[in-house]
Amino acid sequence: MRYHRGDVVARALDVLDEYGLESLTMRRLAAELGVQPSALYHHVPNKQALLAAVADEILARARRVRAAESWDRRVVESCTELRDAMLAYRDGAEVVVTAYTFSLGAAEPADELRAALRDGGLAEDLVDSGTRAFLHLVFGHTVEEQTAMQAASAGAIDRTPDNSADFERGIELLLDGVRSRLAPRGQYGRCGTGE
Amino acid sequence: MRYHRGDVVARALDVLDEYGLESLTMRRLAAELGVQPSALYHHVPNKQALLAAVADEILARARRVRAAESWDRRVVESCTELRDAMLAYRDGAEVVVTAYTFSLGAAEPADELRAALRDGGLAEDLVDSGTRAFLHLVFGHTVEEQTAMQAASAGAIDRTPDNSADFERGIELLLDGVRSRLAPRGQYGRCGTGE
DNA sequence: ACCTGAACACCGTTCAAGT
DNA sequence: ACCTGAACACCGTTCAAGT
Repeated sequence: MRYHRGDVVARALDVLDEYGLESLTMRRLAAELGVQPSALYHHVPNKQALLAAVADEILARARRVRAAESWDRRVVESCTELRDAMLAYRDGAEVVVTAYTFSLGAAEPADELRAALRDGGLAEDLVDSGTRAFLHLVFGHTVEEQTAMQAASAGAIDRTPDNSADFERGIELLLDGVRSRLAPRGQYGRCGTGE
Repeated sequence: MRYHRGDVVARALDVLDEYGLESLTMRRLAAELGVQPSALYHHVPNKQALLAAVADEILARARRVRAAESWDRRVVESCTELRDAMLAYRDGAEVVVTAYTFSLGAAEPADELRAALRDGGLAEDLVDSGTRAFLHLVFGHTVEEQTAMQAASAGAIDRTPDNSADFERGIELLLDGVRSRLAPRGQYGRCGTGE
């Protein structure tokens, strides 16, 4: 049976979701495909590249077109979609964040956030910093949340805090920071009202 | 030559700083101490615990007493101290963040942030979310910055962006979000002025 | 209490050779 | 183009035994 790169990546995502990141080894994946470990290197240069491809796949499967809405709703929706994408697979957050850290992915979510902040009228020298700040919030929160969830389901902890409320509060807090930079002089009433 | 736990942790930090996280293996550390790998398990239950102890050591060495100042300056200083602590050792950010993710450390920086936000008068149901948001911003930014720095010094990239300015902008943006929640009704002028 | 010696059950990656 | 077989250079961890 002969495979192509896409088969290998898809199977890697299956193994990740079912057995977790620590079980996603080149040898294990090869066995799952009924192939020698060395065969994988025909489809992928190394494990890091494989994991980057898996991260891309996780994000691609959650991709939706954004309806034309207000800039701040688009920010919130981009963040929520990113979080949902990572939570959809076991250890998905860890995999996506690691790939992002080594500049190997998550470019699209960043572009979407950047565009929304620009449309909102944020000063150009703050757009990049703001984009990164939202990404770090989403990444940090989601990794923490997923780790806690998995620790709970493994029986290490028995209480899961209300994570999605915490996530939304963090995003809204930062969003208010952005709004405070937009308020034109003399029109102060909007700061903190969120709309 | 007989060692104690503190010697092992200190030597682990040396190895981390000099050769990086991927070289900090139990076997390598044992060789560095002139001892068999199995001897390490007399001082530390496993590698994860060792890394958590190293993370604690990284944070402890940067610990300063905070002068009594305004709440928002204390927030900024806590974030800056945390960042500086992680940047002081090779792969320090990665190690500290990983330990934090598994609830194995970084409790003190969190406590300091929480106290500052409370003193600032942030609503009690926002204090925890706000604390986490600042931590995620600091962690995310610093890991990204340190990875980029090390990639640059390894010759992979030749241009390092102005990271500390980006860090400060992110923190200030979130801080403005917090401030916008504090402004009492009818006193709007402060939103976005930052002081 | 602290350490050795030896083993167990794994890793990622390379490379000549096959079809 | 895709894969096998075999090897290289490693891992973390356990455990009986030594002092």
